[in-house]
Amino acid sequence: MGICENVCDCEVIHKDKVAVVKETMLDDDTLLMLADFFKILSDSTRVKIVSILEANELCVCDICNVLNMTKSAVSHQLKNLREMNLVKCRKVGKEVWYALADDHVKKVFDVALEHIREVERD
Amino acid sequence: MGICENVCDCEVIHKDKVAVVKETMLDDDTLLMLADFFKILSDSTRVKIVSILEANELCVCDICNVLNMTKSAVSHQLKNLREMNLVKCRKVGKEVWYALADDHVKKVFDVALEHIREVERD
DNA sequence: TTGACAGTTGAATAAATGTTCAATTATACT
DNA sequence: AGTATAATTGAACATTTATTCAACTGTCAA
Repeated sequence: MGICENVCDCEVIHKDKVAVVKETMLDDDTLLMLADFFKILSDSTRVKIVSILEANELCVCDICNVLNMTKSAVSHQLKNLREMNLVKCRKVGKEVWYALADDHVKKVFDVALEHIREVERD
Repeated sequence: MGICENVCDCEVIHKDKVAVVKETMLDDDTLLMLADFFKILSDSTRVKIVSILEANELCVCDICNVLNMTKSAVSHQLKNLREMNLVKCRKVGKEVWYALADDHVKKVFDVALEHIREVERD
């Protein structure tokens, strides 16, 4: 027991437990990368884009029409998805075709979807 | 082909494809719930809390000490996690013990972690 | 009942973020 | 060259959101 040695405003109640958790927890970098990964899927526009790209390769105009959004708004979000390596694109003439970058995204997406649906049932 | 019938500023380039995608895509409610689910994991403080609760039941002060954060900040985030049913808590005397609500969260978390680590290797 | 402490809460502030708007790039066609 | 169109981009604006601060609740013990 005793006052916390850090900047937090707590006393250390279970000192041993806290020490063990601190030693075994994931490193900060990994946890930040995880948060960033989830952040990219935390916007409904981006989730929609990922969702429809799971089964289709689409150009920007197609995505705009499906989502009923402007090219600018969609393009900004595609840039975010690209920078996080969730989607890839290839240029064909004036069009740019987008697809999911790999299967990991699909896997995370599907597990989350499963979770949502099980929670819905309760 | 032709000008988009909706409010978007695009022409419909691949009309048939767009129609099929619109019909087969997940409904809006589900996609919003997915975004909300990911949103709760998109903050580094909340990711850290989920991460350390995967292996331990901890009281609020313990969490504060591990994360080096104030009780208020942690409590606010615990409330968010509680409201999204990611964590559960039980009161024992003056202390409140927190734990993960179920295994789904752990599953999503671990798949995402796997993804992060595979991306790191490239 | 009084004091101490674990935890919660609402309001305020500061930072992050999504969409719009206007301008720009790149490609195709005449 | 000149025009039209697919797509991108930067800045501005509006909204969301995380932490801080201060006040508060509930429980325990003297």
